Amino acid sequence: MAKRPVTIPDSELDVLKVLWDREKATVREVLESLRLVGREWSYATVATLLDRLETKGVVTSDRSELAFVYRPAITAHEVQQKRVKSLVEKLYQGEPGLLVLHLLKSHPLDAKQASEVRAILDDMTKMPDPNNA
Amino acid sequence: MAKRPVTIPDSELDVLKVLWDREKATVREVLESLRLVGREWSYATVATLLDRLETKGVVTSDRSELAFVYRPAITAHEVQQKRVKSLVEKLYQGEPGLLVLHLLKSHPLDAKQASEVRAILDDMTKMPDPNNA
DNA sequence: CGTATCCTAAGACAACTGTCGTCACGTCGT
DNA sequence: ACGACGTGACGACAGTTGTCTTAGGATACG
Repeated sequence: MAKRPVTIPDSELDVLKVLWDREKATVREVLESLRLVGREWSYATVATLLDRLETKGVVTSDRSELAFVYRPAITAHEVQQKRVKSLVEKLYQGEPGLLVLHLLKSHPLDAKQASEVRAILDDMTKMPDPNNA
Repeated sequence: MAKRPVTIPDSELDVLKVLWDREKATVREVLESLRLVGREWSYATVATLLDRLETKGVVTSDRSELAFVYRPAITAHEVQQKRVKSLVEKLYQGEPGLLVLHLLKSHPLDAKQASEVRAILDDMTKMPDPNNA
């Protein structure tokens, strides 16, 4: 039956982001958070999106309170991983390095980030194989 | 009428990539290129995708030969820009630097790429504003 | 208890995607 | 001239996404 891979479309991602921020929330709370960010959705829309997310298994709900309380079941990090991986495969020949280069060429880093990058690079080249006996 | 933004779904991207590689191609040529990469689509499917791409204005066609010859009307670079921008906005708070850090942390660069990155960083910090009088 | 509220469930619906089937048409070899 | 064949236009169809309406159940409060 080969279940198709779980995808998270943009509108669902918007509600998921609220859950990441708030840790947990009811439909209404999500709705209000989204209002603050300019997303004017109806209550039903938000409910549908949460429902779809739950069906996909990326959020959980529990009904100890009056209304269902939803929580994220995956981390932002996981979603980032997947999206980046897919982007790199689709447009950068599976070479993350190409994307890095592209990013650096088009967007200057601030000083703090630049030094972080340097640190990482140094680590990387200093000890090529820390696990080797 | 606010026409919705041009999006290029994955399957269309696959055919567009062939056009980027070959510079120009007929439906049948695209079909064959895709076969080589493991994409077993019917002729009609490829034709539909090219048609949709043309409607969106991202490829052009000309019929000097027997069959239409399609050419890309946007560059891979443009598509990369858009996709990356959107990814950064959606998952990295609009901070390209965060994505760079993320990439470097999870994927080691090879030596060549690493030195390229260093070079770019050096340029960046050495002369913050080369255009300034 | 009666009713104003809030909540969920169900489903509707158009647009977009992924994938084709076909039919009519021009072309090419015989 | 004729038939085999490649081509493109048209359209179909299910699944996904974006968004909402509404009906019906639980709650809370006078």
